[in-house]
Parts: sequence; structure tokens; C-alpha cells
Amino acid sequence: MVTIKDIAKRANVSISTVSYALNGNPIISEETRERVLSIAKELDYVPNGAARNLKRKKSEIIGIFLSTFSGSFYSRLIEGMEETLFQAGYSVVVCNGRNSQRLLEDRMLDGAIILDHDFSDEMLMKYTTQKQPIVVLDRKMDNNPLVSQVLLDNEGGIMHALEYSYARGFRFFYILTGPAGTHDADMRFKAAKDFFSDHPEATYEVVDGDFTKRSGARAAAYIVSKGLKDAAIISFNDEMVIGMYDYFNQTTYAIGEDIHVIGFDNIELSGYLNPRLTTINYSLEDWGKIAAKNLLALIAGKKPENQIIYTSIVEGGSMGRIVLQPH
Amino acid sequence: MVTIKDIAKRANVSISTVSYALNGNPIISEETRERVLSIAKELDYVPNGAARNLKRKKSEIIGIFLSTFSGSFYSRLIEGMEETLFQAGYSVVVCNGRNSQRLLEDRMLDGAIILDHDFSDEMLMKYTTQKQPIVVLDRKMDNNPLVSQVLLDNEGGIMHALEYSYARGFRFFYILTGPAGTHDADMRFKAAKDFFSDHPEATYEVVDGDFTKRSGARAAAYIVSKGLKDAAIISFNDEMVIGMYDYFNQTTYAIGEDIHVIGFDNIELSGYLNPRLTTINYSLEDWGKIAAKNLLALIAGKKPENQIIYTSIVEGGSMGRIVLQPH
DNA sequence: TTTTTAAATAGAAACGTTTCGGTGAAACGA
DNA sequence: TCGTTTCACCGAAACGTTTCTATTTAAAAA
Repeated sequence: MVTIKDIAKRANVSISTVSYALNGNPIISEETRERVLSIAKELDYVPNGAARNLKRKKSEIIGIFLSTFSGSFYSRLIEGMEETLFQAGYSVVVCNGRNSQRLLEDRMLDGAIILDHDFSDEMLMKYTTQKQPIVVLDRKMDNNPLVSQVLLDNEGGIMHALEYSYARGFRFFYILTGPAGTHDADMRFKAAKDFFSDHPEATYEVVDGDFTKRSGARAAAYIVSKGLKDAAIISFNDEMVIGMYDYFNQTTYAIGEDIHVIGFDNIELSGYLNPRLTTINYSLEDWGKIAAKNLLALIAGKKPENQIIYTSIVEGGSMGRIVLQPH
Repeated sequence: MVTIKDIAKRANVSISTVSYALNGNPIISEETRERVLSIAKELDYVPNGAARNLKRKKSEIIGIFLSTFSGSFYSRLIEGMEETLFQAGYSVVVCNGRNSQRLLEDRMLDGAIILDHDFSDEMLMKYTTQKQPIVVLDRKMDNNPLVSQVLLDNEGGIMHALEYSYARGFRFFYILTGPAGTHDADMRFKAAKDFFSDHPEATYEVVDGDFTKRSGARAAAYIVSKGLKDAAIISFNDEMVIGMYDYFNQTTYAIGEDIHVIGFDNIELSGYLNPRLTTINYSLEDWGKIAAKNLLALIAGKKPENQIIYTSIVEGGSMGRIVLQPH
């Protein structure tokens, strides 16, 4: 393992000179710098990151923590972040699952973006006591000068979905929820309840889901077993809708005609479903970019405003229309 | 920043004792260990990863380098790897783009799995001279005791695709290629040429693609412009087929009837296309698992066998049948 | 010529760990 | 009883950098 010491010896200079030369410090003469650099190349010198990080007390690495990579959902989010962070001189690593929480703890990162409910609030708080800034995308964490939150407008999204369905004549709804305890699912649920308390003429039934395709299929089976058509299903994400499509397609239920559904997330696959899924859309790129910007602000010692990512609706054929029975 | 020094002071022991205690070295009495541990917790001590890595000369972190996250293609691959690596006590980080090549250079990783053609062979070779093992998934790199390769059976896959189409009556083929210079695309192209030299009665035209949806759409436009139906399109990946579907669906061309196509990769979306895409399938989980196992073997100082991931065909409705004109 | 200043380099401490080689005291064997 | 071993711990060096504070040398100013 060749170190600056080896270079120093070979170049007949001190290790500090080598260090300065390697880092382009102008205090070193052009001549020695070049000599040092050429010797470094000749010896195939590569700096030791651990040693550098230890001295500098920073790594110039940002961690993005996701609970899963699945569903391609995150790729655009990550790309939005990477773009911004790279321009600021940071490298980015993406970590997932609790096997990589260690990286956060060990302060090998200069900052982190969290979209992973496996991290407890306490753990994140503890992390910030180490002076490491984080931005959270999946929870509320106020009153901490080292935490910024960039959250989805879940309430607005669900309101869109319900109002849209309501306007198309639906008065009975299945609410296919997400895993309780996660911020997004909870907010969406809360929004749904708010809607129904404002619309007592509309009724609904809650079906438990956990954001997986499998739970969507299960929900579809349940809904079929109830035999009720002309109901609108409000699914808290698109992934579950995929599972529902899989199931309904094995039955005589025609989506958009016999049974109606609206999703949330507008994942790529939703555009290719048949009929195309009507769903709630938002910009993952923006989300990522804003999160990255906020993290950079925190690193620079500023406390950015918390931000909200707004949603819109994408119309497909999965949510038809029914005529209201006059009574 | 609280360090073992602070703990030592508070516990009235030496720093070496603290270190031993923290690491569970049995040379320390149960009593002091507990005292040290409780003080550590009380002070909110967290170890400094950089310092540890510097001394230990290892980080217990493996890097997975991908050129992109897009397409959800990689999530199952990564999951296969993480499972195996986690069980061996490693943390995993996923890096993408050249902004994170630094991590490889700086030896902050104990090993790496490469599926990213932005890394040059020279760079990887240089990395191994630093005694860091790698496994490559996207190139041939033999004769290096620190490199293992786990490659896809591209030839077999393309052969499957061509033979399948041939058996269904097709004698004219469009070959929609991938980006030249990448191993997978090159191997697939080579296999196609081999097939045609064995089947002189079959003819083909090469259409350049680069594995993106956009290039698939472009290819579809070109094919439509040629006006020739009853041709089989061999697309070197599914992603491009998505673009082709998008395009064909705006024309009168019915896929599987007027125009026929087979893909490669069997990405999730392919199962939801209408008609379902006929494509070449292989197990990403296995690929990931084997890659991870090989890396662990290299770390342990063994040189594992190079491996091949075999393919199979998944039938959908995108490749119909034509009756041969008797002549 | 001598003194002052600036430029270029050297030396050494420090970052926070791990770990090797002690060391004193208690326990043990003969 | 005295030497030997074991136990529990300590001290210090080392890992490879960065960076603060000298020191040397040469050029500029006096």
C-alpha cells in the first residue's frame, strides 16, 4: 500500500509537502508539485479515504436511505437528488434496509436523506445530536435545527381522488389503506376520513392494505366476494392496484365499468395498464431535488423552509362514471 | 464529539480498556465492561467509522455500482446481493454514475460488484492492484485473481429468441441492437450474426438501438416507414420494446398480428403490456446471489469459478405465427 | 553589507481508533 | 516458601492523512 510517505521519500521532500502538492495548495512551487504528482502516478498512489475523513472530519458523501428499491418507484427520485448533490461536490450512496443503518451511526456520511420507516425517530434524533444533518421524506420532525422535511401533499392527493370520484357519481367507496404507522398512509387515511365527515351522504368501507401488490390482490378478492359493483376503490398507492388488476382480470369484473379504481403515485407501470390507471401524480424529480437542496442548506448551516410536494390527477380509464339513482 | 478517551476518563480506565470493552473482548472483566458500556450509552458515544476503518484496514462495506437505477430492473438484482452480503456481516451501498467512482478509488469499500460500463477496464484493474476484489457483471475480465465474472448467457438468450421466431415461420428479422461497446449488447449481436450464418435462408436488417425506450420508439417509426409486415423484431432488451409498443399503438399495426416482437430481460412491465410481451427471462435474484457469493469468496482469498446465468423464454402474445408461402 | 520579507519546505501534532507488549497483583503449584 | 501462571488492565505505537508552526533559503529593502 503506497502512502504519501513513500512519495515523500522518493521525491526527497517531507510528507507535508506531498500532501500540499496533492491537494493543489499554491504554497508549493509548480516544480515540486509536478514532481510529486508524477511520482504519485508512477507509484500508483491512491489516497486513503479513511485517513482523510478522519482528519477532515467529513467525507463528502451523502446517504440516501430507502426501505426498498422495488417498483422502480425511486429511480427518478434518486436521480433528482444525485444531480443536485453531485453539482455540490458530493458523492451519493443509496442504502436500504437495516443492514446499512450502521453507515449513518458511524458518521461516515456528511448527511442523509431518509425515506425509510425502519428508522425510528429516536435513532434519527440521536444522529442529529452528532451534528449530522438529515432531511426526512417520510415523517414529521420539527423543531430540530438539523432536520428538514419535504413531504408529499397526501391530504391534497386523496382529496383530489375522492372529489374526482364523487363528481363522477360514486357514493360508495372502498378505502384501500397503506401500512398503519407510516406517515404517508396515515395522512392519506386522515384525509379520507375528513372527506367523509364533510360528505355524510357518501359511505365507505376500509380495506387494509400494506402497499404491496399482494395486498392489492387480496383486497380485490375481498371486494369481489362482497359482490358489490358500482363502487369506487381509492387505493393508497398504485402498486396495490397492480395486484387488483391481476385479480380482477381473472374474473368477469371489467375495470372502469363494473368496478372502478383510482391509485396514488403514478408509477410507470400505471401508464401501461389496461385500462390506463387513473391516479394521483406528483414529481419525483422535484421531490428529490428539493430534498437535496435542503440538505445542502443544512450542511451550510442554514435551516431551510419545510416544503410540500403538490399533487395532480392523471386520468385513465380505470374510473368510469355512474348515473345517480334518483330517489 | 465524544470519543473513547472521554469514556476512559469517566470510567477511570485506559482507552485500550474501553476499546476492548466496546468490542466485547473477553480479556476485560464483566464488571468493567458493563461500567464502560453504560457510560458509553450515557454519553451517547458513537464510534468513529473513519478511525476504525483506518486502523482495521477494512470497512465491512460492499459497493454495488450500477449505471442507472432506472426501470426497476435492478431492484431484484440488488436484493439478491444484499441478502447474501448481509448474512456475511457486510453493509451494502449502491452507487451510480461517475460521481461515486471516488468511493471505489479511495478504498472505502471492501469489495465491489460492477454493472456499469462507465468504469473502464483499466480503472478496475487499477483498483484490484490495491488488493480490493471485484466481481464484474458486464464484461470479461480474466486472469486476475481478484476478479470474478458472473455473466448472462446472452448467446443462448438470443438463440432462443431467434429459434423461437424461426419456428413460428418468420424468415425476415429486424435486429434492434443495444449500445455498441457494452458487453451484453455485443454478445447478443454476435449471437444473432451466428444464427444467420447458420440460416442463410433467413434475412435480417440491423436497426440501431441503445437500450432506451426512446430508441425503441424511433426503431418502431423506422420499421413502420418501411411498411413491411410479417417481420419479427428481435429487440435486445424489453425497455426498447416499451417504446415500440407506445409507437405501434398510435398506428394501425397490431402487435402479434401485423408486427411481431420478442424482447430480452422480462422486466415487470413486460407482463402487463397488451399483448403480453414474449421475452427472454433469467433470474435476477440468482444473478445477484451468485455475484455476492463470488465476492465473498474473493474476500476470503479464494478464486471462485466464473459463472453463467442461463436464460429461458417467456411466451406472450407479441410474437404471432405466419404461414410460410409455398414456393 | 546587513536586515527584512516572502517563498518554499520541513517537522510534528493531531484525528479516534486498534492492538502489541508490557506490568502489577492475585492465585496457583511444588 | 518462592517461583510461575493467569487475570485484568495500562501505555504507547500505529494507521495515513491534514494542518499548524517552525525553519531554511533566496530575494528585496535598507
